[in-house]
Formats: sequence, structure tokens, C-alpha cells
Amino acid sequence: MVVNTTGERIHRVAVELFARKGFHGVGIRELAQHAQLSSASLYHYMGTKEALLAEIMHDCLRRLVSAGREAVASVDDPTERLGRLVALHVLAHAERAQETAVVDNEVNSLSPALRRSVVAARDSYERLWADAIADGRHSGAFRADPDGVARRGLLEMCSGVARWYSSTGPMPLDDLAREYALLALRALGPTEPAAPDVDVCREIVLTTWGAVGSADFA
Amino acid sequence: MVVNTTGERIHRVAVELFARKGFHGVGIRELAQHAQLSSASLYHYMGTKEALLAEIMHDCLRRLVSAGREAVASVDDPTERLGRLVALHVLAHAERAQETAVVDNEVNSLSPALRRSVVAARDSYERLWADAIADGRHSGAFRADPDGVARRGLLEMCSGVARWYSSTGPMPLDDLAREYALLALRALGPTEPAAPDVDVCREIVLTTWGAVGSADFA
DNA sequence: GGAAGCCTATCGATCGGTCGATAGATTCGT
DNA sequence: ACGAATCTATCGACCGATCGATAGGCTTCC
Repeated sequence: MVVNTTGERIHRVAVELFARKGFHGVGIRELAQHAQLSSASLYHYMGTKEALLAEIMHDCLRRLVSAGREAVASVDDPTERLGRLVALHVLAHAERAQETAVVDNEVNSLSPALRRSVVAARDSYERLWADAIADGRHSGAFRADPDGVARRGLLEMCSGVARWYSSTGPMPLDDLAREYALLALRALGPTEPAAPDVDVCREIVLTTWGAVGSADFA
Repeated sequence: MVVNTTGERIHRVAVELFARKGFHGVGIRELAQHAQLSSASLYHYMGTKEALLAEIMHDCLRRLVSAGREAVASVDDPTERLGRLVALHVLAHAERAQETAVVDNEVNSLSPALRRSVVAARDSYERLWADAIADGRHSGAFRADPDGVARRGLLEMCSGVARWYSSTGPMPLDDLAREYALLALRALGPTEPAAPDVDVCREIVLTTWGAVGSADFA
């Protein structure tokens, strides 16, 4: 159960506005208005506007890394591991499209110091993918992946889900995640792959981010 | 041979700045300074800052549509058609990363009217992909693509190239384009695909955009 | 002499951020 | 127990800087 403090309300509003209009497209007055606060009061809860952005990104990346590690823990088969990472990534980017879009799109809005720390966090997430792909290559389950081309391509493919997914679309989200995993595994593997365990990924997403929407206040 | 007028210089500078810092992250004074002009003189060549952005996007999309149509004209085999579209897309997003990144990232910075026209142009480009995929599905060359999931996924995968490609990287660009095409075709097709004709795509990119870099001024 | 190209100066609005103040709750000292 | 001191949350007013855009006047070149 997450409490609904003023700080969290600001965080939530900022995620929504930054995702929709971009960091530079949102002023602090607009932020304050949506959070039902004066612009001065905002600074009681945050450092600067940029620090708020960095906090949003770190929060999202921390969850992604945690969820990713949990999804592949104690799974040896590289195909199942990569498949779970893909499914998890798709689920997260569909259900938390705003946070993840901010992470993907606004890295360049950060000053060098903050950007470095965010990029480092993102790298530690992508290393999960790189490890799974490398293991699969060595075991023969995957084709050669020269210079991480496949890793980058698949990550971009899955992140794109945040740009267009709508829960009112025709395809159930679990099916979408499975479809993406199969697309990814077919692109890499020489053999027809089995679908990963999407249910466990779904469960991890649930415990990592809480209930969908999480609008547990009026 | 492209002349180097002031208007084109502004266009070029705007592409670079919008790509690097985002539309809202660039002021007209910064734009003017990089174009070696006063901010007032800018308005001798453009309507508004937003109109300049829309012009950049339409220019890029016009070239993409033209190049895409040329690449698939008189090609019947759906596998070769989609492979060429992928290769072309990758080549364009690598060599003209700035324009294409602006198109991909700044659509939401446009007011509704201008956005509609840009989205319409983008749709007519994506229709080339949709047609190739639909033909391949009907001929049995591709698996079912429920609700355009594969089209969206592959497009995002290829567009991502603009975010990370560097000409100093270890892999020659033609190889990268071929690798992406094979990734895409393997993801879709039930059989091991042949690589598309990357050379012809390369030639089309050259005639559509002119020489790489096109920094034909001091 | 007139259009094209470019300038300085300026506009009102908004930017991110800080100021001192205040009302109310909590903690502390005696 | 009770006043003093402190803390929390909030505000309106304001800062210098920058925003996108305009007005009007010089050159330069045909």
C-alpha cells in the first residue's frame, strides 16, 4: 500500500506531463497547477526541475533492473531468459508507458553529471539482455550477434510499445508480450522457439509497480 | 548540387539543434546564432519556429516516401520488398540520423493541425511496410501479423538506429542494413530468408538525400 | 528607386527559481 | 502544564533571464 503524499503526487503529475509534452515543454507553473500547489511550494519537495526528472528516471530504472533480475534469476536456458526479458520489457512499457517513455526520450535533457548516472543505471539493465544474448550465442541457441546489433535492435523494438500501446486495443497484453518474445527469439535463434513464461513476468510487473494505474486516490 | 542559401543554412542548423536538444530545448536566439544571423532575420526566411519544425518533418518524410516507393517499385517478391524497406530505413536513419530523429521524436511538439498533416505523411510511408507485410502474409512468405504488431515493432527497431549509430563503429553500414533486414525477415518468415539488395537501397539513399554529410560549405 | 537581406531595439509573456512571511502542528525546557 | 522554540507546509510577490515574435530603419544590388 503506497501512501499518497504531496511528494508522490508531484512525482506522478510530473511523469504524466513530461511524457506528454517533454521536459522542456512543461513549466514549473503548469506542474504546480496540476499538483494543486503553488510553484514556490514545489521547491519544498524537490531540488530543481532537473533533479525531479532524474529522480523519475532513476525510480523507473531501479524497478526495471529489479524486475529484470527477478525474471531471469535461477533460469539457465538463454532462450527462456531472453524471452522473459522481452516479455517483461513489453509489459512494463505497456502498463507504465509514461515513466518508460520519459526514460527513453529525455536522457538528453539532463546535464552531463546527472545524465551519466542515469545512463549507468540504464547500462546495468541492458547488461541483463547482453548476458542472456551472449550465453545463448555460446550455447548455440542464438546466432552470432555482431557488436550488439541485435540487442540494440530488440530493445528499441520493445521500447516502442510505450509509444503506441493502448489497453483498449484488440490484442490482450499478455498475447502482445508473447508475440514480441517470439518475434525476438525467431530473429535471433536458428530454431523455432518456445514462448517464455509470460505469467511469471506479469506477476513480477505487478509486485514491482503495484496495481495498474495505481490511481488509489480521488 | 545543392546551393547553400541562407534558408537552407537555417534549415540545416535547425535540424541539428532540434535533434540534439529537442524542439522546446532550442530558442530562436540560439538558432540564429548558429545560422550566423540575428533572431529577427530568421523571420525573413521562416514563418514561425513551429512552421520550421513542420517543414523539416515534411521534407524528411517526403524523401522517405519517395525513396521507399522507388525501392519497392517493380519488385513483386514480398520478402525482397520488405527487406529493401528495412535496409533503406536503416540506411536513412544512420546517414540522416538528425532529420529522422526529429520526425520520430518531435511529433508531439506540433499543434494539432500541423501534427495531423505530419502524421498523414508518416502513415503514407508506413503503408509501404503494411502492404509488403500483407502481401507476404497472403503468399505464405510471412507468418500472421496480428493487428500490425510486427510492422510497429520492426519500424521501431529500425528507427532506433538513429539513436546510436556512429559511422566510426566497427560494422560497415551496408552490413548493418543487411543484418537488420535479416533480423526482420527471420522474425516474420517461416523460412531462412535471403538478404535483400542493399546496393540498390544505398543508391536510392544517395540520390534522395545527396552526398553523406552534405557539409558542402565552410 | 525599389526589392531583398539584415540589423538594433523592443515587445509582452513566460521561464526556473528564491524571497520573506504565515498558519498550524510538534517538541522542548522548566 | 504551559509557554517558547522549532518544524512543516504553504503562500504571494518578485528576481533576472529568456521566450517567440514584431517594428522600423539601414545597406546592397539590380
